[in-house]
Amino acid sequence: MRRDVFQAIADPRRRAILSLLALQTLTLNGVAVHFKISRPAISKHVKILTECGLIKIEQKGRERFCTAQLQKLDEVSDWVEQYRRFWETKLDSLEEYLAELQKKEKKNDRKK
Amino acid sequence: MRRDVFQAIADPRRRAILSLLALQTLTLNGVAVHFKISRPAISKHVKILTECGLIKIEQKGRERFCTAQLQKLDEVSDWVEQYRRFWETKLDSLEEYLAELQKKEKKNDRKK
DNA sequence: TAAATACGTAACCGAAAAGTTACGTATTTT
DNA sequence: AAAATACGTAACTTTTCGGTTACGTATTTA
Repeated sequence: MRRDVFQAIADPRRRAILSLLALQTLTLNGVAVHFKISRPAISKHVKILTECGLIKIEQKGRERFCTAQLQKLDEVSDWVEQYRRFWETKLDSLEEYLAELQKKEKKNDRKK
Repeated sequence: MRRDVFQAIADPRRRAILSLLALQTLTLNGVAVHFKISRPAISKHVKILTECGLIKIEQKGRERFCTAQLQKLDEVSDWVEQYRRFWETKLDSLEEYLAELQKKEKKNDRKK
């Protein structure tokens, strides 16, 4: 039962669930109606996402509200970003270099 | 046989292989000596990484040199970055916002 | 209070993942 | 030419994954 963020986002359905919950908190059934698989299957996916901290659950009566905790994705971001210099420094065209530069600036703008 | 980047980096051993190859090109055996699992096992991991574009292989005689193709990680980066605003500029809930505010006020109270 | 609802979970299943050993083959070394 | 090396791959095993159905339970609605 390896439950890290990398393994959690490996499944396309779990990524889809996250993209739903990024926009709004939903009950478990609220999530389930967007998929053709059964509710227990969704329940399992949500459990996995919860166990690795990508989702937070709040119980209200018989309902369970799922909220995305996307700051957990920082772990993935950090891992990827440590390699960025390895692929950004070797570019095969000036165009790509400039495009990459602009992208970087936008990213920095967002960060601060 | 789902071979996308997300699934490829889900395995911790494959991430370790990538971090080795980020620094230097290695033959398959050159990779294998860093792990306690068997060479065929490494061979399989390398195959998976190659199939999803994270590694490039160059055969020279009986040796196969593996080079990381880290620009493929852009797919992961892009996916994560689309959610950054959700955790950096937006708060998860009004409750958390207010709690954060109170915390800050208490801190100020203590200072004066 | 009875029925409907919103779940969790257990039991089960097939497929895929991750490992092993055994063996084949091309290339290099001696 | 023979031995050693650097692999790939097939066959097999064990776990894990992702799904299902069936059922139990607490809460809400009628």
